[in-house]
Amino acid sequence: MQGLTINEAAGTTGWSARMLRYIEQSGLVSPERTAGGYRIYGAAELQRLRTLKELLESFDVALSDVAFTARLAADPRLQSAIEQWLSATAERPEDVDPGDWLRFEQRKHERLLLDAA
Amino acid sequence: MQGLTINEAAGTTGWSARMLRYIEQSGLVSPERTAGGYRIYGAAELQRLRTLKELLESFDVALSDVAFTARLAADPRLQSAIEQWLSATAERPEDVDPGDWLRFEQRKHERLLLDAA
DNA sequence: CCAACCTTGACACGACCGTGGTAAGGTCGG
DNA sequence: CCGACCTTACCACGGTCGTGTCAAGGTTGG
Repeated sequence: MQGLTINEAAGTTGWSARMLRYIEQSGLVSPERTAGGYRIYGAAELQRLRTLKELLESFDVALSDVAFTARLAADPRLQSAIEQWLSATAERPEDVDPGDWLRFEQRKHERLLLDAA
Repeated sequence: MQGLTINEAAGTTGWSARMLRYIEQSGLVSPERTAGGYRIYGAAELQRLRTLKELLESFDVALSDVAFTARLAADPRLQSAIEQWLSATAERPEDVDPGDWLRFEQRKHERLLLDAA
C-alpha cells in the first residue's frame, strides 16, 4: 500500500487525523487515494505536513491565512488589486503606525503577546 | 474642521460609522483626530474607504484578508516562508485541483457560488 | 450655554474557524 | 471471512469576524 494511512500519518506528523482531513479540505495537502477511497500519505505529503505545522506555529499564522495566500498566488488579478490598494497608503507613510495592524492580527491568538511578556 | 466627521464620512462612503471605527482598528484606514479626539476624514481617506469597499465586494475578500496581506507585505520573512511552502506544491503541479482551495475560500460567504448559479 | 454630534466600552448575534467526538457503513489484509 | 482500520456526515464547542445597538460621558460650534 505504498505510504501511510491517515492515522499513521497523524502519528508521524503531529496532526490529528481530523485535522488531516480538514487540511485536505482547505486544499493545502491532498494525499492520493486507494481504489477504495483510503487516503495514502507519501513522503512528500508527510514532509509538507510537518513543515506546515512549523510554519503555522513559528509565525502564528492561521491555516486560512495560508489558504488565502495560495489564492493570492493563483489569482494575480486579486493580488495586484490588493497590493495596489495597500501601496496607496505609502502616500503618507509617516502616518502608518506599524503596531496597528500588528496588534489587530495578533489578537487572533494572543500567544505572541503572552510570549513577548 | 477641514474634513468630514465619522457620520458624514459614513454617508459618502457607504460604510457604517461602526465599520469605520472597526476598519481603523484593523489599521487599514486611520483618519486624523481633532484635539478633542473626533475622527476627521480627509479626501484621501474617503477615497481609500470607497476603493476598499469596491475591492472587498468585487473579489469577495474579507477585511481580515486585506489586513493579513498588509502583514505579509510588511514582514518579508513571513512572506517568503509561506511562498516557499506553497511553491513546494509545484513539485507535483498536475495533482493540484484549482477548484479545491477555491471552494474552501468561497465557503466563507457563499455569495460567489450563488452568483454562479 | 446647549443641542447635536462624537468618543469608548460593552453586550449581542449569526456565521465561520479549528478541533474533537460519534454513528453508520465501506475497505484492507491475512 | 473478520477484526482493525478507514470513509463521510453530522453535532458540539469555544473563539473570532463583521456588524448593530445602547449607555455614559466628552466635544463642537453658534
